[in-house]
Amino acid sequence: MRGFVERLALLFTDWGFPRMAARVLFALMTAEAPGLTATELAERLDASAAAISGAVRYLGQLGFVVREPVPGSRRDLYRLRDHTWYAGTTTAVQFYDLIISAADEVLGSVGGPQSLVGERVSEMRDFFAFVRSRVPALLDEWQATRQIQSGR
Amino acid sequence: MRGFVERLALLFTDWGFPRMAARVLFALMTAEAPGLTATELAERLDASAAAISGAVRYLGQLGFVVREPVPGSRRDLYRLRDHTWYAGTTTAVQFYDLIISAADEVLGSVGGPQSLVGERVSEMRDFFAFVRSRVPALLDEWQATRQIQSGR
DNA sequence: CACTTGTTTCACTACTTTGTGAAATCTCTG
DNA sequence: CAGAGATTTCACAAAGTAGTGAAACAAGTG
Repeated sequence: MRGFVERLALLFTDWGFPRMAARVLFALMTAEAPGLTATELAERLDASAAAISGAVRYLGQLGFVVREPVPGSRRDLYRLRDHTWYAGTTTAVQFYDLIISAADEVLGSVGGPQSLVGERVSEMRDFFAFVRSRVPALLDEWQATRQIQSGR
Repeated sequence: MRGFVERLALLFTDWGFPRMAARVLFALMTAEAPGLTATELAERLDASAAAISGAVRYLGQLGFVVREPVPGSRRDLYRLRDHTWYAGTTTAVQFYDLIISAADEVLGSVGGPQSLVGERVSEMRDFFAFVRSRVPALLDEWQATRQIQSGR
């Protein structure tokens, strides 16, 4: 099981995910409990408290993880957000927006798809804009599938 | 324009793309000519020939770039492949497959979505499988759009 | 078949990233 | 409001990556 964590973490790392953040993500995923404390994460991943701290902050910013202060206790519980992957996709989409706007700027100074450069850049721009535009519908469809499966 | 190259390259770098490869990609994209030689790339990007060599090899493996030996000349021309982004997506999909199969293995030993762990892992698995399954249709749709626009 | 030009390989350097340990900070408990 | 457990911050060490220069290698040209 620990192997699963490392394996998936490695995959995500190749994708630009910080290594420890990826490990924490999958450690939470494979936890029998609903959430884990920073200390528990440190033990399981055999990492320092500091490394965990940085990782959960990162994951929090991306919306993968929520922190839940446990009332009457000093330790906070970190939990995967519901619909983790759904939320993650939403974040990823911002990347597309950045590409699109960068391309738009260039097209402004190059003058549209007349030149070779304009043609290439606008194809890229259009491609990302196209994919990006389809994402919301895709996520909706996914949501719908889920609800049917869970019988609600 | 050089700024555009650096800016987009940086974006892609955040996404796990090797930096020089990203630079080369966008240098080719913003070239007035159909392709560039290794030497030209080195000049424009102000990098060593060695760095260019590694980058174009990488891009070649990913299918972003083709190398065209120029007949009667010692220098090879590197060109962006047509439908660059379309092809790139195809490559990216393999990443999904790896996740899916890793998840499947775990589910085998955890026994489906009965436990908390099983539930989380199978949600992830299903999500990636869902998105992955929609990609081909999405790309088809994109192709269709293109053909209409270019009037063929 | 030597010469010249263009590309690749390889050992090494510089840099960035990752993670640690120790100290500081925070917050609940008594 | 002092004490204890938990988390965060910070300076630094270790590791991994990217890029360079020089040498090897290929391929045209005279």
